[in-house]
Amino acid sequence: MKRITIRDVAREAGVSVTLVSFVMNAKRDKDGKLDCPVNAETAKRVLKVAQELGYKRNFAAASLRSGKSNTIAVIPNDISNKFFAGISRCIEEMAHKKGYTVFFASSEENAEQLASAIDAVTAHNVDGIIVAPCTGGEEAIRKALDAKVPVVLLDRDVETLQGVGKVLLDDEAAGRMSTQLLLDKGLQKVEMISYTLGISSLSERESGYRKAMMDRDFYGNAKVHYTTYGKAEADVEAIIRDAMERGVEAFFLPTYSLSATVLSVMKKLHLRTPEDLAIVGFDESDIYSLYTTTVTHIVQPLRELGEKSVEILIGMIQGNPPESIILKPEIIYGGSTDINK
Amino acid sequence: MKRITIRDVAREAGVSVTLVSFVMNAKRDKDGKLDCPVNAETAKRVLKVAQELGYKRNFAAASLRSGKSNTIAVIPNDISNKFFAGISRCIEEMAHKKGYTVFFASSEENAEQLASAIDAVTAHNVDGIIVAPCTGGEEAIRKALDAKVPVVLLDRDVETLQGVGKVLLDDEAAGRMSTQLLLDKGLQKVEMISYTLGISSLSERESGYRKAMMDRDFYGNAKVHYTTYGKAEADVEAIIRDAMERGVEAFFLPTYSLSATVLSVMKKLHLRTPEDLAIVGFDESDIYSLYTTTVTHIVQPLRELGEKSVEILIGMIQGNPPESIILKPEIIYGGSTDINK
DNA sequence: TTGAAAGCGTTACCAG
DNA sequence: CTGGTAACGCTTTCAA
Repeated sequence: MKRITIRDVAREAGVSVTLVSFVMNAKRDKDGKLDCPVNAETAKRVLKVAQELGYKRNFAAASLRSGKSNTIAVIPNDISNKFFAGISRCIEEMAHKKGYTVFFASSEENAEQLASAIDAVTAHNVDGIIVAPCTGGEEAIRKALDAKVPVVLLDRDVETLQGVGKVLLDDEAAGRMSTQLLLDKGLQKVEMISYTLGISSLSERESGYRKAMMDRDFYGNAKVHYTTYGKAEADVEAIIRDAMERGVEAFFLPTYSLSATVLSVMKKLHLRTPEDLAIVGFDESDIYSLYTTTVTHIVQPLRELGEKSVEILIGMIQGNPPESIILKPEIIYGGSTDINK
Repeated sequence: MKRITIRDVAREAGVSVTLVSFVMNAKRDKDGKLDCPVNAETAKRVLKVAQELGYKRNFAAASLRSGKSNTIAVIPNDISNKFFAGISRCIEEMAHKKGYTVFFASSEENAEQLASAIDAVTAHNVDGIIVAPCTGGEEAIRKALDAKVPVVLLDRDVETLQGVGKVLLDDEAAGRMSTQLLLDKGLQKVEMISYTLGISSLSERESGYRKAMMDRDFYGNAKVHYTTYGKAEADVEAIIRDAMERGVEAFFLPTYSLSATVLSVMKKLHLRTPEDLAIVGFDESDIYSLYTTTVTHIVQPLRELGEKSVEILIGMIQGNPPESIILKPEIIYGGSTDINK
């Protein structure tokens, strides 16, 4: 089962390897015509022979020679996270459609791992990288940029990074919308729980929350609690117990995991929503429709986030300047905010 | 920012490129010694220079020459599916640890896409493939095998495929355990809802269900309903309405999506578990702990599934014979089966 | 223990 | 429009 090379095709078709290379790389324009300086007849013959012989381009060779590999890398913090799993799928789909194959590597929210992942994929000559940067990941990303590998930041911004593409959610709007919805219901004591991750998406959501509180002159009531991924369950329980005593009426939860944790704690403490505590959660999950009371939540346009990041990255690979795009969140109403005070 | 090659390192270290190549490929044995025919001093110097110059191996060149790429491909049916997302993460982790970078491509439960994904990754000279085969995917997998690319089947078996590694769940045991648990509670009218996907995992789970029903002489009550991914919501509602009229006492749901759908329908119809209907679900999800009543469910050893598949695949890449391994499921008790009749 | 040199399959360059 | 040929950076004989 010897591998068929471009040379075999050339010999069989009675042309030079150059011709074959031209034909194999030619993209069809809208008329279905190959846009390359090759006689249409010849091209057709080459294509036919290649087909018959079962020729497959050896990307390693092409990559070695041309520096392009037709691969991109996607580096989320954790692929098992529902949000990134959904996006990754869209990214893969779109990339495949554009002729790219995609590498995946998780950073696990860890700068060292991110650096190691970037090292690995750049050693494989990826043409571009889509990354959700974790705290401290800036340096690793800069190294990729130095090596002239285009980078698109997904979901999280790093303002000090120049020359990168960006596909972000309007996180401030998400925070603002959620908070306003709660305030519109006549609730006044609205608080928030967040992580100490130091990533832009969380701080922007917080900023939206704060601004909404300020706009309605409830800034005195604004309070943001912080926890960490590992300790969330315990911390949240303490936060909620305390909140109930202080008469807090609602919480805005800026991530899915926090939303799930809060629901879990509320269930444990036999607290009902919205009577005891109104809730606005984040991201999509079956939970929001299956919980005792359905839950109001922010949804991100996953498909658009994924597709746009691929489009922008491929644009950059082809020499276009980096683009930034900020997408709007949506809010899905549920019973957890169905209250009027 | 020219790329540092092996030649630069050689020149700088005052040795030949051969030496550098030897050193860069040498694996350290347990003593931390490099197992290559190179003077220890020289090796150390080479390593130091490489470090200083920031040398990174160009995998494209290495791959072209050696035929090995240090990449593997993972092709689940859908990466956004929670089960595969969890596994993928473990696979990536383990592969990275072993020095492999991983390609991802979804088959979308579609044989053509699977073939196209396999084509794409083999063109990139992947050293091996981990795949969850969809119906009709056999031919595509066989092509990979013909091209001498080692393949590990994950989650789903294809019995007619020779020479592949396998990492499967003991699906029959899962079906049996779930059913027995329900029967042990004194329930007799236990039914099952499944998909018409034609994949081994589902048929094995069904077989386990049937055997358990037979063992207890309730085979007359055994009934399996079928639906498809797209129509599940409507079908399940009809199935459950009908089941309630017929006095069905329990359902075994062999996938997460079916479990979620059933819970959703039950909520809609104001049916309680376990009073109206006892339930055993599948796979992990926050839903099972957050639903009004907690839900008994089967959990698969994700980490082990992921790690084993990488280990077996890399073994095969190194020339070991294909291994098969069948892992045991666990059952987590919840309120949805907390009943005695 | 070391080094020279021959490719691996493509693409890029230059000539016709 | 077409073809010859030199790289790309590495691994792999083979010889010293």
